[in-house]
This record gives sequence, C-alpha cells and structure tokens, in this order.
Amino acid sequence: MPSGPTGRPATIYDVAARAKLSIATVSRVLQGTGPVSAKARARVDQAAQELNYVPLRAARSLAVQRHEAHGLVLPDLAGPFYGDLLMGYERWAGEHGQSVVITVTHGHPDPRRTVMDLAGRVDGIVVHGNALELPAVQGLRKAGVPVVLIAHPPVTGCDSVRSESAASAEQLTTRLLEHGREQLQFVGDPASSYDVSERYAGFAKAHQLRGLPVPKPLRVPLTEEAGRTVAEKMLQATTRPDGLVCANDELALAALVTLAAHGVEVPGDIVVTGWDDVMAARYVSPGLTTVRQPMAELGRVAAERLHERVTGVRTRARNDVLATQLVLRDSCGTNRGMHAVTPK
Amino acid sequence: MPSGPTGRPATIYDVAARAKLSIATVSRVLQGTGPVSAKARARVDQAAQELNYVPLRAARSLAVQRHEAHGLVLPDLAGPFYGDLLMGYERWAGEHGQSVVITVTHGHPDPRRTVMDLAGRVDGIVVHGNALELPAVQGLRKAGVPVVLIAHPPVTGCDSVRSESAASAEQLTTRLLEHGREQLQFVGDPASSYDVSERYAGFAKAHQLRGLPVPKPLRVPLTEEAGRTVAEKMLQATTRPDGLVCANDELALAALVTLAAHGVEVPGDIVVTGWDDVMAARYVSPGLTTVRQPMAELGRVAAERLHERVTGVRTRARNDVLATQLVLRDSCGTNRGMHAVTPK
DNA sequence: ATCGAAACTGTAAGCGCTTCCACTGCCCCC
DNA sequence: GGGGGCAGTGGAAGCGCTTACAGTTTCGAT
Repeated sequence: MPSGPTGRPATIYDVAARAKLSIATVSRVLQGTGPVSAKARARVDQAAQELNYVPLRAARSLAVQRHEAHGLVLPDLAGPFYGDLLMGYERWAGEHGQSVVITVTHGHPDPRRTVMDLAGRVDGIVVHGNALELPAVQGLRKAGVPVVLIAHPPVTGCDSVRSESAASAEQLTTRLLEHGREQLQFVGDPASSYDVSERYAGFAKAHQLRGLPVPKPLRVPLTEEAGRTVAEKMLQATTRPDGLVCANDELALAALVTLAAHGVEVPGDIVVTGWDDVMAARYVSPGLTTVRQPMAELGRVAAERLHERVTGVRTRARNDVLATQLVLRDSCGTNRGMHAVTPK
Repeated sequence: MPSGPTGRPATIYDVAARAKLSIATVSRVLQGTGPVSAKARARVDQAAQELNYVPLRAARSLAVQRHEAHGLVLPDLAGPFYGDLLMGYERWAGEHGQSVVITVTHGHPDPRRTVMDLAGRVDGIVVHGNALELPAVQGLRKAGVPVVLIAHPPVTGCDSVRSESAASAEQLTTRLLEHGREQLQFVGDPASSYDVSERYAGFAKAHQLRGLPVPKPLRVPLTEEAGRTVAEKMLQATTRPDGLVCANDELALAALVTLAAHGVEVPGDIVVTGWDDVMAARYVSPGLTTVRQPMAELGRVAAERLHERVTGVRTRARNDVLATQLVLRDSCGTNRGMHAVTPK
C-alpha cells in the first residue's frame, strides 16, 4: 500500500525513473519552477500520481533552508478565545502556504526543551503573553528566531500585537461612575497577565480622573469558581460594593448568577461587567455587559507580522494595538434603549 | 544575534569545532545516545550553550526517517469544542515528544494540496469527520500515511475514535416521551455529520420502540441563527411540537430564548434539549438539558492511537467509542433534583 | 609486560530534495 | 549558412543531521 518500488514511500528518484527524466526536472515540474516542456510535465504528473508520491518536506526544508511553518505557543486552549485566535492565525497562514505547529504550555511557563524543539522546526514563533516567561522568549531571540508576541508588552527585537485594554476599561468604568455607582470593585488579579493589568489600569484611571480614591483590586484567579466565591463572600459581608468590574466573563458570569440566586438585584442593587464576550454573556439574564476583543484578527495580524519578519520584508519592530468593542447589555444598568452594539 | 561564526544560525559543525570534538560526539551528547565521557559532555554542552545552538529538525527528520510530529485536520475551531479536543490532543502528543501540526479546512472539504503538504511533514494524520471528504482520506491512505478518524464511521485501514451518540439520544428521547411529551421535533440536519445522524437515529429508535411514528427531522444548519429562525416559525404556526430535541446547544439555546422571549413557557409549554454542554447551557434560564462529550479525552485517545500506528506497536485497526454524559437541567422538564447521569 | 575487552571518539555514507552550472539542440537573424 | 540566444534537460554539490563502522585509548586481569 505504501507505494514505491521498495514498499517504502516513493521518492523523487522513483518518480524520475518512472517518468524517464532526471530528478532535477521532476523537481522543477512539481515546484513549478524553471522551464519545462509540456511533455515532461505530463510524464512527471502521471508518474507522481501513479506512485502516490508525496514530497518529503524535511528534505525540502533542508535544501531551501526554510521550513515554511510557523510555531504558535499558547498558554491554554480552554474557552472560546484561544480557538478564535488560532483560527484567525491558521487561516492566514494556510492562505500563505505556511503550516502551523502548535504548542500549549499548560501553566508551565518555561518549557525550554519543548520550545527549543519547536524553534528547530519552524521559521519563527508567535508567543502568547501568558504562555512563556520573559527569559524563555529572550532565549528564542538569542537563538535568532523571529518572535511575535501576543498580549504582551513590547520586548526589544520582537514584534507585538495586542488589543487595546486600558482605554476601554476606563470608558466602561467611567460610564458606571457617571450612572451613580460609587463603590466599584475590580475583580481579578492584575498580576496574572498584562491584559488584566491594563484593564485595572483603565479602571484606576477612571477613578483618578474624577478625583476618586482608587479601589484595590480583588486578587483572584480568572475562573468561574473564583467568581462564585467572591459573590458568596459579598453576600455575607455587612457592606457591599455597588458594582463589580470583572477581569473576564467567567468571573462575571459566576458572580452574577450567584448574586442573583440569593436575591441580589442585578443591575438594581449591583452592576456587573465582564471581558471577552463569551457566548454565555448573551444568554445569561440580565445580559452581561462586556468588552469584545478581536481574537481572530489578533491571530491574523500576528501571522502576518511573523511572516514579514521571516521573509525579511520588514526589519523594524512593530507593535500593533487592535481596537476592542464595548458590548452593552443589561447587567451594567446603563443600557437605556439602544444597544451600542449588535449583540451577536 | 543569530549566532554561528558566519552570522547564520549555528550548526552541529560549529558546536563540534568549538568543543574540539567530532560532530558524531556532539550528536551523541545532544541526543543522549551512545557512550560519551563526562568531559566531552561538558564541553559540548558549554559550546552549544555559548552558540545558542538549536538543532535543525528537518535535518534530523531526514536522517532518522521520522518527523516526530502528528498532523491534525479539523473542520473549524469555533466554539469551545475543537479547542478542548485540540487541548487533549496536544497534551498527550507533547508528553510523548510529538509536535502537532494543525490544519483547518474551513468548509473546504477536499483541500488536496494542503493535506498532502501536511502529509509530507508528519508521521501520521488525525482527521475530524467533518473536515474531509472520504476520497481525500483514502488518498492519504494510498500514500501510506497512517490515519485516525475522529467522529467518523470506521474506514478500512484507519483507526477511529468517536463518542457514543445513538444510545444517549435514545435515552434522552425516551425520557421526554415517558414524561408525557407526544410531539417531539428533532432539529438539525442528520446529513450534516455522522454524529448528528447518530443522534437522530437514537431519537428515531426511541419512538419506534414505543410504537410511535418517527417524526421527520427539521433539516437546518447547526447554528444560533437557525435556532432562532426555527423558533420564530413555530411561534407563527397553528400547531406546535411540545418538545425540541436539538442537534447541538447553539440551536437549542437560540430556540429556547426566542421562544421564551415570546411568552412560550419552557419547559412548561415546550421542552428543549441540546448537545455538547457549552458554557452558556448552564447560564441560560432555564438551564439547558444537554449531552456532554469527552472532547479532551477524544483528542487524547486519537493521539495515542495514531502514535501506536506510527510506531507500529499495533497494526490491527481499532475503533474506540467513548461514553457521553447526559446533563439534566430544567429545560427538559424532567429534572427532579438536578443530577448528571451517565448512560450505560 | 601483554592481551583483550570496554569505553570512547572520529570518519564517512547517506536521508530526499533544490539548484547552480554545463550542455544540447533548435530557431532566428544577419 | 554561421553565430547568438534560449528553452529544455541532466549532473552533481550541497543542506545539517544520525549512525554504522572502524579506530584509538584506557584498564584490569593475566
């Protein structure tokens, strides 16, 4: 079944022999390079077809000194975002003839071994900020690997792509304050990622600009469980904030339903906002006000930047910041009439 | 920055020269094969370190005649779904030293070019049933590529891994019928995928076993939009089913909220069930009864099967079927006490 | 001392592909 | 009718790594 005269997969030599041509000509036909007669082309195509010939990419990579592949290092794949990111990435890469090799760090932020192995089989690497420690990234740079960072503050020698966070967070916070909220609580640990720190920064700035004291963040992980716990603690406390600005939707959703289940009115007694616009945000009631990031676009741009680096069409570092979109729903209590954005 | 005396990345020759040893010894140190003196090991490690040496995988692949990489072909990456699958896959693969190269077909089910290119850079390929047409799969087999199918009926020469569907669907349907529903409607096109056809088969069987006529399926795509449309049509119809067995959660959620928004009681007037247990299923009210598939496990098993094939430790085809889990919530109206139940 | 085995190291032959260079005809133009 | 150009083709040299195989040391045992 494997084909090839010897039982092993057919090589370019087998094709050449069968077509009664040299391997040089076979290569030219298959790659569409150089001048080849129609006759030769036909013979090669047929021979390749008959032998089920599949060129060995490793051999080509070795010869052309390029892998035509991108590496992508992600922290995780849970939730819809990374899927969307990956999708945007893969689409662009595929359209430009680049394979994508993916590695997930699963909370192990310095998998030297794995990442170096990756580096050996791709032309460049895109790293999500939450996936790798800085030293690991610098290690890649030192090895001469082009690197693009996603959701990470700029690093010299690397490109970066992220979505705008601080301004959106500020805008959202300001809106809540202007609608009479006076005791907002930021939920989520700013130290857990660059994105979250930016969101908190925007939250803080909104307070500062209005001369208000900046509330300390509630440093919890960005999980549903934490959201539930936070809400339960609040239910028992004597004093309670009148608004929760959560670092992501998981946190917000869990807090929202936990509060509601115990008779707290949302948005009446307390408003809740999230970040990411996951599907559940529009199915919960009240609908969750949140901020949507262009994940697929983030992936697409990252792929493009890396390719520019790999091909050398650009050498100056570039830092892209993509716009986010505030999605107003009922949980923030400021959504009178028209939604600023089409939900879904 | 690239390292290497020439400015290009360092090769094994550079390391050997620097360590004053032969490339053979360097290779042995780096791969941990063969006997090497402690002195040599130290010299090599240091030289490699100083040169930021990263072995070129293509050269190794060529020499060892193996890529140590798996290909994964998915139809899409939207939703939480494929992300979990990919995560389970990548985790197993990573732990076993295999890289994962991913390709998404985006509704183009016979991307010969792309898939053959993939075949040239991996040791075997896992294909999700919705991603590729049968001929494309057979093409891979003819080229001698080990293939594992996910969510696809068995094909000779390929292994397959899927989750159980028919029995769960039958169980779910039976439950609804036993609780007095008499006019169930299956929503979703059984022709759209093997999984869905199985779900409909279970739905049908439940009716047959009770001597009831089998309702025809409502052949719509598995999207939120379709769910909304279906619900809107029902609102206008003079006669209406008293239960919707939807092929996935998107469909079910959209239908559920659309009906509810127009005053139809769920589960009072009509019950609704989905499939997949997406996050929104537990945030919508009433909670959506659905069936959970072990996506990560599906990925893990697929990776393992492929590896067995690649390494040749198993040659007989194997077809795995993984258990699903019925998740009862309020939308089906039969939920006394909210328990998750494991079918058979 | 001597020998043999064991431990270590080096030489060189590939792995399958691309591509530079040289070569052969052939057509066209002066 | 002879030269210049060019389309088409083949020969052969790598690309960077692994791995027989052969060679060199180093020992411990005789």
